[in-house]
Amino acid sequence: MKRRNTPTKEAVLEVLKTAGKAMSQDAIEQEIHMDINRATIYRVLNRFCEDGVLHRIVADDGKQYFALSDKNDNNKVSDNHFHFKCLACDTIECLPNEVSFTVPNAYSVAHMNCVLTGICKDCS
Amino acid sequence: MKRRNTPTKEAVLEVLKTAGKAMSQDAIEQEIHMDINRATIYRVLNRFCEDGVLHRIVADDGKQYFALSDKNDNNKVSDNHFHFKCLACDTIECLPNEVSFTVPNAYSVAHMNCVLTGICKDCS
DNA sequence: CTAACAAATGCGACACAATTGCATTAAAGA
DNA sequence: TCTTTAATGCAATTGTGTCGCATTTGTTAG
Repeated sequence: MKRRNTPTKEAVLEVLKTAGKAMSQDAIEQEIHMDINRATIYRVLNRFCEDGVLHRIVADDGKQYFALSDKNDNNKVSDNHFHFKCLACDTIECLPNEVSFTVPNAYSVAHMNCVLTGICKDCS
Repeated sequence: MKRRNTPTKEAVLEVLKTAGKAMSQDAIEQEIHMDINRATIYRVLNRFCEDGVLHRIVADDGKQYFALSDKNDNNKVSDNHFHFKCLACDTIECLPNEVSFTVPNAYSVAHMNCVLTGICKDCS
C-alpha cells in the first residue's frame, strides 16, 4: 500500500501549512481553491494521520480538527501538548506547553486529547 | 424558569450515581428501566449541566459523556480534572488529578476538556 | 512510450449523535 | 380543583464522518 502523490494531498498540506493552525474538514475545503469531494478530503486527512504527518484533535464541539505534527530532533512525533480553542475566532492552535500528568497505578495511557477553551491573544 | 421534579430527572441522576462514571446518553437509556424518549434524556442532561449538577466531557469519539460534578467545601464546582477513557471496557472516569497548565500572555481560559485514553486498572 | 496494477477519487447512500418544532402532558402553587 | 408553564413524546432535521463501488490516475515495469 504505497502512497502516491496527488494534487489533493499537496493542496491539503499547503492549506494547513499556511494556516498554521488546526482546521476542520469544512474549513479546509473552503480554503482550497479546487473542487474536491468531502469524502476524499477526509480520506486524505486520515491517511496523513496514519503516517504521522498530521494529528487529530477532537474539540468540545465534537468535531475533528487536524494540525501538522511537530517532530522533534529525532524525528519522533510529539503531540502531547495542549490545544487552545478560541470562542471568538473559532480557531484551534497548538500551545507550546506539554501536558504533564500522572495516573493512578495500573493505568496506562496510549493517547491524549486536551483542549482548553477561551479567548486567544488576538481576540482579547 | 423554575425547575420541576420529574421521574425522568430522578432516574437519570440515580443511574449516574450508581455507575460512578461518566456515561453517554445511550448508555444511560439502556440502564434506565423506563421508557424515556431520547430527546428527553438529552434535555434532562443539558439542564443538569446548566445547573452545575453534571459536567460534560467530549471524548475523542466525538460523543458527549456526562458525570456528576464534584463540589468542593465551598460548594463551588470544580471540574478541572483529567478524564480517563478505557479502550477495553469503554468507560470514562474522572481522575483525581487536577489539570495544571499555563497559557501564554493574553490568553484566558474559560473551560477545559482533557481526556486520556488507554487501559484502566480493571482491564490491565 | 506504452501497458498494467493498484492507489486515489467522486458520487451517492448510509450511520450516528444531537437538536428542534410542535402538540400534549403533568408538576406545583394559588 | 384550577391555572400556569415546565417537561415530555414524536417526528423530522441537521451535521459530521464513513463506506461501497465504479471510475480515474499515479507509478512502475517492460
